[in-house]
Amino acid sequence: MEAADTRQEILIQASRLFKRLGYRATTTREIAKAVNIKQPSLFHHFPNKKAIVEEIFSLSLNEAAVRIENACRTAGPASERLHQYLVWDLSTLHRMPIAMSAIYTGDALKSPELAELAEKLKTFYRSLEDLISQGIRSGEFVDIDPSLGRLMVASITIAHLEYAEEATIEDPDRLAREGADFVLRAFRKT
Amino acid sequence: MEAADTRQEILIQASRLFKRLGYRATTTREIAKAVNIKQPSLFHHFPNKKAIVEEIFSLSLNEAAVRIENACRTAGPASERLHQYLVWDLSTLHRMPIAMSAIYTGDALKSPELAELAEKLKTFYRSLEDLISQGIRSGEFVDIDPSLGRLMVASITIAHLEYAEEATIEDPDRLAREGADFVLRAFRKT
DNA sequence: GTCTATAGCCTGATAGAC
DNA sequence: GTCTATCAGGCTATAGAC
Repeated sequence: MEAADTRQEILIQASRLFKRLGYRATTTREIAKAVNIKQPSLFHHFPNKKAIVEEIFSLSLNEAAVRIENACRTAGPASERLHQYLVWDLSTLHRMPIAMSAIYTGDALKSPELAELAEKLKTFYRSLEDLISQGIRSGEFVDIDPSLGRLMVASITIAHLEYAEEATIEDPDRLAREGADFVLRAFRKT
Repeated sequence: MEAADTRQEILIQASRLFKRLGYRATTTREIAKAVNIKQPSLFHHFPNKKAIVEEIFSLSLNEAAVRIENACRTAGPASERLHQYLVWDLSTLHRMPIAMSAIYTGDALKSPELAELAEKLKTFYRSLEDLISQGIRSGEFVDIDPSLGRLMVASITIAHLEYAEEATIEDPDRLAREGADFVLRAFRKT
């Protein structure tokens, strides 16, 4: 097994465990066991446990942050831009081997040693709230507190990812479209 | 401080910590510190850490399980019964001193020692899925996989509770109604 | 009913052989 | 690059004084 492969496998298995058990409760022994190596071998690939979760967060968040910012600045109806972003986000997440939803949920970001990551996520959330506000101002969306709206979008995304993990998905793009439709129905004025 | 008060305070503080950090990652020292007693004093009120989480789950789930079952068996449109249930659920949860959402989310139920509780929750979820199926069959709801629909309802409930914890809520009933409306818009055919 | 002290186990991380 | 062996510290839970 090459170093790069082992490293990737650590990220995959750790992300699943972080999602299932939380960051603090996941032990390096559990991660190592899932990767099929002994616990001290992890520290050849990562300096410490924190570095593993930091890399997962970066992989999840970096492209999503760029895309949501672009969606905020593009012309056209906010509802269409939100829908387009969600389709991209869900279909990307459905294909990922790493359980990205560990960012949105979980205890990792509440730990003070990971405050820097929490700040990055807040920036992402601000863009999402901005996009929702645009839709409310234009009369497309119901009058909801944008911060509640943002929580709704994030939690619906998590629900979708949990579903995709358990059920076997034959068409990830169709599922992503249906998820985005679900959110937009909830936000749109009837 | 009387025993009953201390016991209640343990449940309140533990539920908040379980929600924030997860069950496994929350230490008895942290709970004791939040209650303002020393760690071994906890074990005068509860035989072990597991007993604390079990009591929180029972308090949260017992009445909700009865109400969702009734909602399944009542006559009338499924959309109205789901809406009514959600208004009750959200307004009850908004008023609770114990952070009940620790049931829906978190790592506790995945731990094998709490498999019995996980079974109870599954029964609750089956009723919720049943109610959603009724709405799909009657043509009121969009054609969604009921197990995905159930995940959506649960995650939107969690998002609402998280919002209610951070923002100061002036009218919990209105917020509960708005949350139920949000869910129903997402489910109803347009 | 709460405390101090502590047992016994598990944790993240290091040292050094191969 | 992975291993065995191990350390220092944190964990749940118990014992026993007050």
